[in-house]
Amino acid sequence: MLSANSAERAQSYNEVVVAFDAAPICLQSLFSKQPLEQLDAGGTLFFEGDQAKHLFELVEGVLRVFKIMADGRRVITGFLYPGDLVGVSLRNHYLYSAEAVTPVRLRRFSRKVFEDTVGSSPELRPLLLARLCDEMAAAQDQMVLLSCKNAEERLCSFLLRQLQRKREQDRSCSIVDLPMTRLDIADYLGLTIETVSRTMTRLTNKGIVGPAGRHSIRILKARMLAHLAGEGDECDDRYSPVISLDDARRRH
Amino acid sequence: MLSANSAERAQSYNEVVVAFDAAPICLQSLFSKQPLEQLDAGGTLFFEGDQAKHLFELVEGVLRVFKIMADGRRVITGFLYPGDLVGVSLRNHYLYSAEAVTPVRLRRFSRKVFEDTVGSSPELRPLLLARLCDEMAAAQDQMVLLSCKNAEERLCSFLLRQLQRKREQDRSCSIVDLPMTRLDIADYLGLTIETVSRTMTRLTNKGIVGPAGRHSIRILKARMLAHLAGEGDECDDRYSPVISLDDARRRH
DNA sequence: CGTATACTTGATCGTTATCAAGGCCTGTGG
DNA sequence: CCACAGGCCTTGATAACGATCAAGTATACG
Repeated sequence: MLSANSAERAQSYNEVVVAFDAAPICLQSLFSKQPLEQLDAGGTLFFEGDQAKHLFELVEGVLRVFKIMADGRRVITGFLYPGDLVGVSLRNHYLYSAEAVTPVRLRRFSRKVFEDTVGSSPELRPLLLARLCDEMAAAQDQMVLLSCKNAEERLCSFLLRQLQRKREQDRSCSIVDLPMTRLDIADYLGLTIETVSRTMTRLTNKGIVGPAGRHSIRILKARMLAHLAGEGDECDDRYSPVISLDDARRRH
Repeated sequence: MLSANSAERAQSYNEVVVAFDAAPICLQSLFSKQPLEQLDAGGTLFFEGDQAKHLFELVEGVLRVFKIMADGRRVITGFLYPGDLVGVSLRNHYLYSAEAVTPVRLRRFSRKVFEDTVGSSPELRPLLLARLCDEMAAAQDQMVLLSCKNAEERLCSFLLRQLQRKREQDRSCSIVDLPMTRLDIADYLGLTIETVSRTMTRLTNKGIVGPAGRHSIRILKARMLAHLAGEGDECDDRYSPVISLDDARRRH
């Protein structure tokens, strides 16, 4: 999948098409003439290994993208949100399966035509590469998370990213929705459903988040959340002095 | 980083240049006129966050590519081998640091020129995308490994990949070299050095691998290794019936 | 040959998975 | 509107896997 990651990038993807509506200068504009398709919650968009005949632009709703291991365990490699492109696997077969978390609306586009069009457009090519780069960066962040963060750090990182996505649209809003189930979150963070639940409870008890229904959550102490996420930056402490390089190599 | 992953692809990258030596039809041929540079074992090629002014083609030796977390923990996101391209981050800054595991020889190329050249060449563009796709697939495999494989499965997966890389050059060879330290392997697999060591010992006791010096290992039961790696395929059992989907969702 | 580094092995502890039960929403049908 | 059923989620008890702490051993390099 290709998520429109950082806020700045996400904006620059779109703003150009306003100026030149005729020639497709942003990737989404390729899809704009395609009919809107729907998919119910839980529905499958495609399976890992399927012939990758189409790409999709997610217009509304949330998708989960995952792999099933030989023994049946599921690993969710990402969630996709409106504006993201799905299935840009650049291979003949999809690398993963994609399912709707919520009811979803999307536009379909032939992969072959997409590749030809983007390939022959000097404007679109760098946009595709930028998306691939964002996706790669996200994958590496996820590897870091899975490699050496504990349950609390994982969940805080996750909630923080949700908050950041939310704030791209609505600055100052502190309620983020979590349309996915606890099991989805667990399979995304490499934890069990019980650990996610327990950790969520602990964050609530600490007053860092507050309950706001089953599928949303109120972030009470964003700064604290960022700290617990264990990502040196996220809240601009990238300028703060590096603290105690001595206790490096602690736990995994 | 961009590793020449699957055997077939790796070959197709190279074979074309033999036919047409004049026009660069494979990505490496761009580098062929650049002078060979050297780097001692342990030397740094670039740091995460550095301006990405250059790309590199690794000609000889092994590199490790990694991120350092805020608290000093290190996550190795990959190892690079001869033929791989390094630093194709597609961003203005490198996403990771790169160090030499062994003494290394490589060729340097301006990132700007690389992007322009590849961008304007209909032959090279798909090669770059194919590499990016391979890298993405590798990153996802790593996420699966880190998400839900135990220590033994992780190490077996790692050894198996080393064996496969080796067999691309020398079919039938069963000794793979592990130029990296145990600490490197641990930081790559999300384990501690002690766990790597213990697991290695256990595999030796089981007769699956045999000792062959500190920096190489003999694979005695490749089939068994593939089975323990917990990857349904890897040894063509992708054609075997899916066994017991009931015990899905076991451990993480 | 001796020292430093890398690796192995052992004992113990902690985090998280697993097993098990209970509570809470949601939707459905009476 | 209420009762009930089935998910989904939470909470508790226990166990296992791997991290951590601590020696001890091999290997490389001067």
